[in-house]
Amino acid sequence: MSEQETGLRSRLIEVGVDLVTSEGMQSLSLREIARRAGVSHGAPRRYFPTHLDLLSAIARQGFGALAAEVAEAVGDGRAGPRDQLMALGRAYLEFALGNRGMFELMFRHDLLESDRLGLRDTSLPLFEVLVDLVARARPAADAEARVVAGALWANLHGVAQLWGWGSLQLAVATDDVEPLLRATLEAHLGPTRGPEEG
Amino acid sequence: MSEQETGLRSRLIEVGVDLVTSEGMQSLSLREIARRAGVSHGAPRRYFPTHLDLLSAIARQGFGALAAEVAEAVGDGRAGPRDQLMALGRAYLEFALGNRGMFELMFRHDLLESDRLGLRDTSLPLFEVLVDLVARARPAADAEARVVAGALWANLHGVAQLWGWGSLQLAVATDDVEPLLRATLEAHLGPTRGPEEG
DNA sequence: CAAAGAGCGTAGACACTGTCTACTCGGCTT
DNA sequence: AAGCCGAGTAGACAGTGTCTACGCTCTTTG
Repeated sequence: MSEQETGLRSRLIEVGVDLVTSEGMQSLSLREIARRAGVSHGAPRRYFPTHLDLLSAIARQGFGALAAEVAEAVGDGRAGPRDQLMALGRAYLEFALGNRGMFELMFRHDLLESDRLGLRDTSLPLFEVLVDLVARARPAADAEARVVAGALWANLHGVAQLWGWGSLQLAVATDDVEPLLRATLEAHLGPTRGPEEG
Repeated sequence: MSEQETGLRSRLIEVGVDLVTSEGMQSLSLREIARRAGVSHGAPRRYFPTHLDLLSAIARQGFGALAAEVAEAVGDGRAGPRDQLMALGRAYLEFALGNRGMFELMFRHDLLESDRLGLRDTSLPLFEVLVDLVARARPAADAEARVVAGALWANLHGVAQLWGWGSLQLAVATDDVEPLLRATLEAHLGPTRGPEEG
């Protein structure tokens, strides 16, 4: 919306996002993206030196979308930090389970290891939000807020991954993520003693 | 040890394990494995109908090794369930961080989705150990032991993943996993009130 | 106004991949 | 001794990512 950018560069990214959403990650070959964009297989090279660079650009779009959904779920803070964290966790899980191909692409190790993704710009601010919410939801342990936030993030991420490919369903013997989400939040924030109960 | 199995089938698996350990997952092409095993590229087909089947066999080896290390770390139970869980978590993390290529291979979604891995036979017993330890470490909430164990597993797995490619180091701003491991255990088992208290 | 140039995309080659099929070769059974 | 069958070879095929040489079109410039 902000930038029309009708150029080929953005079109390749858009095609990639659509492709990974509808067909999954294995269909994100350089030549297939070029084909769907209606250009020859050599064209992307002008904008992305390598296939991995194009994939990284697509993944960045995913991180942007995730950040947006999480930010919207967190809201303005009128709900209180605990409910905000619950909404954050739910948004994270819903994104991961609703955009499985994109989520898989985003956390490919070979993309993350090179700093092509620029996580410092996209994801770190998101993590700071998490740290802040944790610090406000657990005012007691202030110094450890970063560690708790890190563990909580890892927990959400692990649930998203393991649930995504069915391992957790098999192990816990259920088909509802909600109990796992609740258990995760309660583990890191302490048991609920707010107005909500049951 | 139990089976010599000097046949080509087991040799291919062995070569694959060595290869993924030393060179990483991207070097696990069918032809490269065959090359290192000293046979033609068509030979593996006699034992593994497809490349994915060979990869799955290699990954199974990984799951076996992980199960063995975890079982050894858990020990015979003289240490008490809480220390056992700590040892389990540490073993899981050490395996993931020490065998990164193998760990990545083991949790590839396209391997997990097909039931080629036979996780019901290899990993589910391991999870039952976890459930049992959780139930004994938290005798209060007995019915939720499965859910807590699932959340704890997800937490360990998430820490392993995110730490493995450096995201957590960046976020939490540390270079030691130990605090994250401690936070994970304490979150799901409650604060330590044992003899140790540093 | 014509010519030079730069930006952008095309097209083919190369090495590599996974899969399929036809073939060969050695040891066993009958 | 003859036939057969397991086991591995070798080549073909479509597809991939990268590289290079080549056009086309539009703009700038002499």
